[in-house]
Amino acid sequence: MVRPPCCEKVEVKKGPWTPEEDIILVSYIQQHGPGNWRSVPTNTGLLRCSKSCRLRWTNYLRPGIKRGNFTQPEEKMIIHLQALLGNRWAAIASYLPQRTDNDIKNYWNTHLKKKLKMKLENIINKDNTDITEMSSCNNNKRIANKGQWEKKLQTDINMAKQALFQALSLDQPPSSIPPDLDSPKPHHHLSTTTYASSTENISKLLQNWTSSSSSRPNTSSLSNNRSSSTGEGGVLDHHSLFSSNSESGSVDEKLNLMSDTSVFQGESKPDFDIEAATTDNQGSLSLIEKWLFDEQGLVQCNDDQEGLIDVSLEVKNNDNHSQDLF
DNA sequence: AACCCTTCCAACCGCTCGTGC
DNA sequence: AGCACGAGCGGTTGGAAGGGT
Repeated sequence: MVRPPCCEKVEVKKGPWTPEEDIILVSYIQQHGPGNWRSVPTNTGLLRCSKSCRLRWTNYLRPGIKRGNFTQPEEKMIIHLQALLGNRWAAIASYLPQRTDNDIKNYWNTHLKKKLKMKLENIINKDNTDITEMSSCNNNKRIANKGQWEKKLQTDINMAKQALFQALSLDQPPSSIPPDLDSPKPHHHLSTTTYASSTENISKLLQNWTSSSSSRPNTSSLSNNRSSSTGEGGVLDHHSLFSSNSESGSVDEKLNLMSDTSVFQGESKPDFDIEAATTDNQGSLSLIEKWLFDEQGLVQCNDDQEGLIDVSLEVKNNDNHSQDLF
């Protein structure tokens, strides 16, 4: 069924929001609470469509939003969750309540993809070197089995790599070694345009309201209503993903889910046996896992990161599949 | 200074899902 | 069951800003 646009009527303003519009919207939400977006433009006189109002609120005006550069723990959390959940940004955002799904999505597309691509290149190159060395060593010992052994080993490695790429949703195997993964260049227009700072001010205006309003809607639920409709908020996506280890084929389903939501969408997917890969990919995947959690890993850093939910522990407690995946 | 290219992100668009009738 | 509608999600885009020549 073809639906008319939500804002076909009258002249609807598009483009960047002005501080005046923000104030009007914030004032209205202060009085009525978020929701019933359809009525917001009518009641406020804003020449914006309901979707635009909702987006403006959820992405910028609602209290508790953290703007600016992502911290390293946040970064690793996103990478980890993206591998687990795919491009389900709202579900991912539910683990970082201070960040919006839009922010996370943008950050993934503009920063993390590149970073991971580079990091993986490092790992793969190292992996290939190891394989070559192992192969030559093996030749001396098992000449009779050489052909079969090498073939199987290479197949296993290839499958493991493919699984890794798919799990991390990379476009394709990269071809250059990264300079420095852990020292991202500062964002060149940082997070604060002239107007961004005024939205911060608007958010500050809301602080009294939020602190005094116990019935304030859950901020994470704002961006995860859909997930919660199938369970318990965004977390459910996670739980459901890992709560069925007794089901036959569950690992395959989960990996397929990840591949379905990955950047392989619309591209020719790698031709490999994913079931076999799940049993063979531990080596390469564990390297990424190690990178994700060592040094300033999530578990340690969560203590310092307000609003960062400890997904890693949750995963480990919930199911062994996460272990299987990595 | 002027132009071009790249990067980034706020906002939009199209689609799906959930709900009520 | 089928339709209409509101809400939310993820992909995409427009344009501003920075960097290079």
